[in-house]
Amino acid sequence: MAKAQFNRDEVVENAIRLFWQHGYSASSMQQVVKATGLQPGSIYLAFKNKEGLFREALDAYSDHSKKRIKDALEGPDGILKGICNVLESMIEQSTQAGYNSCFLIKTQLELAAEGNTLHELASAKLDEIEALFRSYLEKECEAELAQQRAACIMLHIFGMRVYGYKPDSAQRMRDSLRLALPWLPWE
Amino acid sequence: MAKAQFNRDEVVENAIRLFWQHGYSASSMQQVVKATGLQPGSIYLAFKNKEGLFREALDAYSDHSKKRIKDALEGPDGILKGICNVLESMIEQSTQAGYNSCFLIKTQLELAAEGNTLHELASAKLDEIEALFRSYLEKECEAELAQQRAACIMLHIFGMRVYGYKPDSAQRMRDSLRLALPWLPWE
DNA sequence: GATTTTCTTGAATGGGCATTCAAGTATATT
DNA sequence: AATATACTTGAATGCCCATTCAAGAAAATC
Repeated sequence: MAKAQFNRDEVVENAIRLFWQHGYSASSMQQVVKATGLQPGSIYLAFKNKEGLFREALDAYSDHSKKRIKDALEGPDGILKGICNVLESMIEQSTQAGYNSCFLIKTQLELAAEGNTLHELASAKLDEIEALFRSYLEKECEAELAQQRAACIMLHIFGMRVYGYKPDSAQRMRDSLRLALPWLPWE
Repeated sequence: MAKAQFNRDEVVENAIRLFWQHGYSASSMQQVVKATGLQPGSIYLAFKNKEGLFREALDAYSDHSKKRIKDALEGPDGILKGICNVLESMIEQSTQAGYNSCFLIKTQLELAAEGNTLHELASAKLDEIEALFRSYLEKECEAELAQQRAACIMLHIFGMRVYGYKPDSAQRMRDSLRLALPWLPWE
């Protein structure tokens, strides 16, 4: 084989950072070359094209998100308190410099033109996250209630991912969550 | 003067439709030429450049939105029921073919890179809408509570503008709103 | 009716875009 | 050592981008 191969995971992580910040259209392949350290030919051999790399970045981001949620809900605090922890960590993220919302949500809104496969991929990934919440909630309550509560959580996550751009919004989001999701153990 | 001038409002409306659907980066000036019927020279004389036209489109969209909210809250049903009507009409929008979220929210997410003036413009417009809700709510309750409730409404609007892409989400959003905003007269 | 002003026209410009590919290089195989 | 395989290199390609501007045409002014 040729000179030591590049680290695929590392490249995808760098692509996530770039695409997450600037979006699909505003990220040029020249920026991708800079961000990943790869040459055009290597990128196109490994990922086929810009869309292929973007798709893989979206996949990896979604996997990370799902893992973080699973870890929280399976943690020592239990499922319901775990949900509180997930929501609170999203609020904290929004207070940090360079806050960038959620890669999946940004993609869904940017590429919403009908039939766009990247839009549909992002939607599917968000659905998977909702299903994750639902499956855990079904251990705590009946199926129909679990489904409604999972939808309500997603609705609030989406809201926070946009409202988080507003300065000093953290406390107001905390208050809203406590009122809107009284069935969670906020204490 | 020269041959009959173009209708500025009409041009801006067409620009709104294009930018709202495809976003800033993915809308080319050639598409703008097609959508508005103007020639490049006329566009650049009237709006300076792509950003100038986009800014004016954002302004006009924001004005429409604020007017629709004002009309609803000053309507015969009263302020609180008027808020219910606004939220319900957003749910109905999301069920229609070609649903496109909200132009202000899409812009805020797409152009979130630090210091982007269009991102800041969109944020300011969304703030104005929150202030609108707050000013009306202050007629119904004390100032601090009005502020918290206005924030909560915005959080839910943002959430619905994203969750609305999910098929068959309307009923679930209705249920979530009734649980999360029990101080509104849903009846 | 001549001149100035105001707006429109649309081809031209240069730059940046996604993508390609012939050539190069290091490892594996024989 | 020779050959084949696997990967990297980076300049080159053609297309599309935002923007410009000289030329033209209609109204306003004189």
